[in-house]
Amino acid sequence: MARMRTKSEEIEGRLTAAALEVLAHDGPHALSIRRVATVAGVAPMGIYARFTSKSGLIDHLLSVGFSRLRTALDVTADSPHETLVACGMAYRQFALANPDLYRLMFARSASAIRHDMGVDAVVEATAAFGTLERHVRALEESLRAHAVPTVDSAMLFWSVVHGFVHLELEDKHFSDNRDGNFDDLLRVTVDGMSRHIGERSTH
Amino acid sequence: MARMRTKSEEIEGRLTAAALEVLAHDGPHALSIRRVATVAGVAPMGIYARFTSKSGLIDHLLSVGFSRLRTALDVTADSPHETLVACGMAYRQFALANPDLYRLMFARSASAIRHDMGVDAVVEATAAFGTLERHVRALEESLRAHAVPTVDSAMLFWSVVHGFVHLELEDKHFSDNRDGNFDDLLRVTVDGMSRHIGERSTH
DNA sequence: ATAATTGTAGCACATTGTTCTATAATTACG
DNA sequence: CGTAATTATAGAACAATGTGCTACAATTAT
Repeated sequence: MARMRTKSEEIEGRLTAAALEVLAHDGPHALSIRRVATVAGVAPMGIYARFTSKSGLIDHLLSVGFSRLRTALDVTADSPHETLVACGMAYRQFALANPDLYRLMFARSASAIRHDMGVDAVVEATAAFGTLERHVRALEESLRAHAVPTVDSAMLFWSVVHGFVHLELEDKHFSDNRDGNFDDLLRVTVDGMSRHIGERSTH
Repeated sequence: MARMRTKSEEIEGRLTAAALEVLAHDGPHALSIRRVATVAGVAPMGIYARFTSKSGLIDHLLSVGFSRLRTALDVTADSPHETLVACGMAYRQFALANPDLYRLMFARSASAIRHDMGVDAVVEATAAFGTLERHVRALEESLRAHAVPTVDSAMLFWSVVHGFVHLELEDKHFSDNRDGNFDDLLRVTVDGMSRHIGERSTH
């Protein structure tokens, strides 16, 4: 029986797809070198050849995750205000649709592996954040007000949305009616941001 | 050389203290059965006798963590508004002072161990949340308005504060001036909450 | 003081990330 | 196209991990 060998150019794609599948289907604890390699139909060593280590593979998953998040956040609505709200909705949908991936993207360690983000992942995460900044800038311009640095307002928005979604994913949401709560959260936040952006400097 | 044996009543306390110390000092990857046992001066099997498994030990750490968080959040200031702001500040201080413990409290898995929260941890987490609710209720009463369920407003506040702090801990805070940003976040949030609480029902 | 409980030491097993080897299949080049 | 360089594969191996078992001894309870 002849030994099969995966075509070189296929390896990275198959490993990435397999890792995402294992993560989504069986959770982070199932994301082992041998398991991913088996699902990908590739030898375990292939992971080391392509990604150096398990951390390297995970880092690549983070890149893919943030890239997809950026795409998901690239929405448009009738007004800058509504666009920000729609962006928040899209953010939550992404997280709920990819819970384990989202957790991985925002946790320093799943499994015993420490995975500080590598360069690629940081670039993708920054790009995703850039989409938020773009939406916030549109709001600023519609208000003709810039009392607050764009990056600060964007961080505020990100904090709010991430906080809600993360607590929801971690089963730390103590109220039912999560959809309604998220609506309220977005409304209060975007309203508050608008007001804050329009304020005269307070110091 | 006579074999030493830890007094029974000391075991749980020593293991807990050792685990917290290892976690704070060397991070979650160092939190192994053998390591904790060694630092505690206890046999590895002692962990299984007291906590059933590693998950049991971690669950106990979560209980302790949420208990401490509740204590930290039990602050008072001149007004309900200021008390909520002070509570947010105290929340962030707790997280920054205990980063790895905080991460553990809000992540389903560190190390390969899945640790859904056990009963004790849920009770403590609920109690900590109850402190938030108490502060929110005081705000409602000072406003003589109850347009929004208390639990929903408390969840909003928790989402906001947790989101900021968590992104900060995970190195996902893209702005410098974090202290200032957190101030603004709290101000915008508590103002927005107050307005929201005072609103006439919109449906 | 005697008996029951329970912590201890040590071995053992499966699973994990990682590395090394020889081998064979693919890829690149002349 | 045929030869040479690359590189994927299988399998063994190692250390560290969580977990379980056993014989034994120290503490606790009666």
